[in-house]
Amino acid sequence: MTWGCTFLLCYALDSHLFHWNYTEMLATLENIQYFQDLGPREPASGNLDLDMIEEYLQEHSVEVMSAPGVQRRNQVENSMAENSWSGHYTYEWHYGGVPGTDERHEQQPPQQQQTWLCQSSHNEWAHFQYDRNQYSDSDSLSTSSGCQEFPPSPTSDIKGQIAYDSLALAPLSGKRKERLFQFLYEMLQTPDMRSCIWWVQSNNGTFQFSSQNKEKLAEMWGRRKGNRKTMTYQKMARALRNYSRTGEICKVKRKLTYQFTERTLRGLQNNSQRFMGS
DNA sequence: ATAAGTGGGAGTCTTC
DNA sequence: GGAAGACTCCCACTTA
Repeated sequence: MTWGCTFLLCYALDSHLFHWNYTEMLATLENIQYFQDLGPREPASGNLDLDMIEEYLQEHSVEVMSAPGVQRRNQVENSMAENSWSGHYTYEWHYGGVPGTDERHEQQPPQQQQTWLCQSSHNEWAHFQYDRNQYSDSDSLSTSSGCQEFPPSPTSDIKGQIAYDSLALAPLSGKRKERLFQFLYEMLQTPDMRSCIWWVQSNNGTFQFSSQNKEKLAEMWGRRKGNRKTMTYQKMARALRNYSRTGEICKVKRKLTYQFTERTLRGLQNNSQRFMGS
């Protein structure tokens, strides 16, 4: 690890990112990477991948959220975070969009479509409410206020465990069973799940699993489905690979990273918008 | 060496 | 009841 990265990580952890915008950090990381590429590496520096740092920050950015000031807001949000896709409304999925809503959607200019996650709206979809401005993906941070606004991760505390359990054990009362890509999309919309899964680029539907918490997310999926055996990431990934055949999700050539196809993403967005409109 | 990814194939469950 | 879809589970193997 180079002195630059060491300094950066220490600085980030010591300051808890409060005085340094997350965007600035990533930008600095990229600068460091740039200078690493230009200059000779330290002999013992190893290959510290920018991806690793990014993931590290993603996973540790949640620590920031447990700070005073952020917590109060989080408590309100957590109390609203009762999460179930199919429990709240009848499952309905239309490839190619829904008549009416889809037409409207396609009339939107591309720019508008690309910033859908940055729009400020209250999303009641999937049985919870939150302000979409509270979070963003790793590459849209430059246009947001940064991750200081994100709620805390429930990774390590009891309260968090309860949140995980309530997410995972939410009853399924819809007509159709929830599908994996819907579950993943739902988790991507859930600020509490940022330690497990996050948007790499929300505008093109690219997302990434946490190396540390991917199994936790898989377990949640298994419990949501009511499987007898424990779901693992490997098994979940098998299902994801089937999606590349059916055209819902494809694998991105990056560790633990996948991408919703445009069609799938549009369908999920339409569903979300329709639900909000109802 | 290890984590992550791939794909075949059989089994299970749900929906139509 | 049967067919089809959507996983689930296991395995051997490859790739980074």
